[in-house]
Amino acid sequence: MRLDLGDYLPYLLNRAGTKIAVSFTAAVRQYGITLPMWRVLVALHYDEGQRMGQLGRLTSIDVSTLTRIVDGLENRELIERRRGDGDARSVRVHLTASGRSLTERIIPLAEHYETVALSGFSADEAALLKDMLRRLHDNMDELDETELPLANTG
Amino acid sequence: MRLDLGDYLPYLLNRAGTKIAVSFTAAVRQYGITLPMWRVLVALHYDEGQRMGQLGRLTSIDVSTLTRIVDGLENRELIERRRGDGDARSVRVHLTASGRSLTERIIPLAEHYETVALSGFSADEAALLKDMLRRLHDNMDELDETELPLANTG
DNA sequence: GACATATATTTGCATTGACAAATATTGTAT
DNA sequence: ATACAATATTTGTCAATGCAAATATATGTC
Repeated sequence: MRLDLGDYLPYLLNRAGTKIAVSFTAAVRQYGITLPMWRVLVALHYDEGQRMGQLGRLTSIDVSTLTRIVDGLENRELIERRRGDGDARSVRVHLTASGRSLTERIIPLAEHYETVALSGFSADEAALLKDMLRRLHDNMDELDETELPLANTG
Repeated sequence: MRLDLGDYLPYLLNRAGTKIAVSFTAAVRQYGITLPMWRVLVALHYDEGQRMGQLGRLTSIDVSTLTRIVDGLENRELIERRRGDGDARSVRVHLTASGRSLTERIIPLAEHYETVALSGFSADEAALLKDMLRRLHDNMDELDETELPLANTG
């Protein structure tokens, strides 16, 4: 009764993801930001003016962690918080001009990494892989909603 | 010039990986261990007596972090370090009987998560996905060996 | 065999991260 | 209007993380 790591999906997923993340962390470092910061910037570039909760879900970052990342980006004037949009509890996060500019300088690098990761993949294969990753995510989403798992204490 | 997150591989990869990781973290917590601890245990169960360096590479955990995770597991007597195997610099990490037993109690749960993640996938699709993830990892490996990337300061 | 270089692991230290509690605001029921 | 639950964000606190330096051993050179 042994788990074959080399054929175990969560392992392969984590391994591939970590590999890209470590590599890209080194790359964005040259622009003076961390990987989580990059994720926030590109998520805002993709969808401007999100609220903290949305942004946390989109980036897979816990909101309490996100608060501090946003603090850091705000201190560097790459983004700004805007309060009071009907609901005064919420905050809208916006890119500043320089935040937008920095993000757009990094995007080509990000695309390059994707290209490298997918080298040897046909366009069809790449599309298929992405689709499967979306299905994976959706499957786990459903799990969260139903099966809140409990230990087998027996 | 905008990066479409919903079709950007590193994003999809991170999102799917994080989702499984968060969910499984909650699950193993009931057994009194963290996700990184689980990764170490299952990596040892898969290949007993690894050295720190190997184990770090296999689990995608930095060795300095790994040292402390191994400390924690050793304190709970789930694993043990054995020194001096020809090369006295190195350490071999072994599961104890109770470490093995704990790991084997969790393996079915781990397999369940994989099954859930892959629900709706045919066996062929699942095999294809895993194969693609291996190719992805190998592609990034080659990048590390060649392209040590520098900022475009221009 | 002493000396420089390489490899394996651990430790120091500052940063990051996550859970839980606190704060602020909104919506709802009475 | 008041009280109570729900939602959005931030803060407190402490453990986890990762880089760089330190330590220990091994290997190669002269």
